[in-house]
Amino acid sequence: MRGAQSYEVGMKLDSMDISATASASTIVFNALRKAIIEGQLEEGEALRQDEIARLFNTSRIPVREAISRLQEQGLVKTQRYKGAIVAGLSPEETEEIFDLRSLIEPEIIRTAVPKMSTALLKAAREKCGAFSACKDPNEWGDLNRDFHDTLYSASELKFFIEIADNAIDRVERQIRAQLILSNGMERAGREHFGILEACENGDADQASQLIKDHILGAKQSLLQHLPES
Amino acid sequence: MRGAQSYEVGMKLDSMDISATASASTIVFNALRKAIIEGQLEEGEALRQDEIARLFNTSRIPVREAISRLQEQGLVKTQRYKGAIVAGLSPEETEEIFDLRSLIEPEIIRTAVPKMSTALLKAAREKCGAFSACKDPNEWGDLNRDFHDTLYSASELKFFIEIADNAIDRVERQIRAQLILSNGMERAGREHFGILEACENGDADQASQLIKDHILGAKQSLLQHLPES
DNA sequence: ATATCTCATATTGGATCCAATATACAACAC
DNA sequence: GTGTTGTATATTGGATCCAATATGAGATAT
Repeated sequence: MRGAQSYEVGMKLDSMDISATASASTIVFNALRKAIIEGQLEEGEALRQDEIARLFNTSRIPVREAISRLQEQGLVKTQRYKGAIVAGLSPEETEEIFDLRSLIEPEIIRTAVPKMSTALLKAAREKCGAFSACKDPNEWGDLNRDFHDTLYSASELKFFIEIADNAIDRVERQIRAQLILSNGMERAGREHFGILEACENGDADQASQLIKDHILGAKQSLLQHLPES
Repeated sequence: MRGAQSYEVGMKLDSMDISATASASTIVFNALRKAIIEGQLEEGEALRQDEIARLFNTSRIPVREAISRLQEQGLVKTQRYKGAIVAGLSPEETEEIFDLRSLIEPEIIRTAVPKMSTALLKAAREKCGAFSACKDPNEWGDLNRDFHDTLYSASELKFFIEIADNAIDRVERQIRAQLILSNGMERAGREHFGILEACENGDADQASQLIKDHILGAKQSLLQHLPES
């Protein structure tokens, strides 16, 4: 369930639940997921089981389980006896994912706003500032997501968040590309402050609407810069 | 991509894409998924790799890949060295899933209505009738889902449908239980005809609203009959 | 009797090996 | 040259084997 946890009584030892330690397949899964959504592995690229197994100093078995899971998440596509390639999205599919996000994430925020503690809002403001202040494009994606995750976590809607996370995973590369576009980063930063302010004011409807605009705005900006359109 | 496909030129042979045939792990995955959502395997029950492998006359490797995928779908929970058990839902979690459905499925129908062909509507009416006429409670779940799937398919929103399908998977057992409740089946049948009629009239807003009511009504009926409340 | 400690067994996680298939390239026929 | 066929290699899918851990029954101490 949760990560490392320490006990108070008797033992002066930082203990942890060993049965919750990561298996090889989980480690490989997380690493591949990260590499895919960050674009280190590019769309269409083949995932060689052998090569990955060597990289992680393990056998192909955990690699195959990791790939099965990635397939179920829609991050790779596999063909029997041919292997797995990094999944890509057509412009229409990208649009659908953003539309899905624009439906779910406003609802998450709406539920989250009345549950936000002052501590959480403070943390969110810091992350928001860190995002706007950051000069390294490589970090923008992480900080952007970190800000959203913080706000969403207050909702305690685990399934909504699960779906939103997967949707974001599938378009994370495009989001990062969009941030780098002219004005992308500047606009995102501005919109983040607006969303945060609505949260601080406890205005759930406003925050919800701003998130929706934020997502649909990113979609528009992205589609306009796509080769096809 | 598509299933079996035949060629016209020269060959008078019904051919099929062999590389698209199911692997052992896929067969096991589908069978386990079916057994879980239909309730043949009940909540909390352990999945023994060895036993399943024997049942399908295969080794544990494909079974493990299948279980990895089920875990990613949220249908089982696994603990390292302890194995997988069929996932269950708390009343709060069940409620969240239904709320998620009530957000997504109305949007699917709204998009689907203007794209429905007369052939599809005819098929939907037949399925609707088959559902209402059916006397065998074991078949109700399948027919219910078949009706919804038919309508949704017209939307061509593959991701929305993917999410909805997973959400339905997670509460399929409860849906089946709800249908058996007093009035459950009768009411579902009645509501289906209403939804269908709205589709036939091309009234997307009406169909969307009726689907929403249909889902939230099922949620209410279910929560009232749950032990906790 | 209760609690703790072995230790045998069951079960999962992972490594290694073999089988089935894809892919690329050479040989060959025309 | 073009197109087909055979063959070698690479790669995936699956089986078998070993290692690590969990579980439960019995032994032992208090």
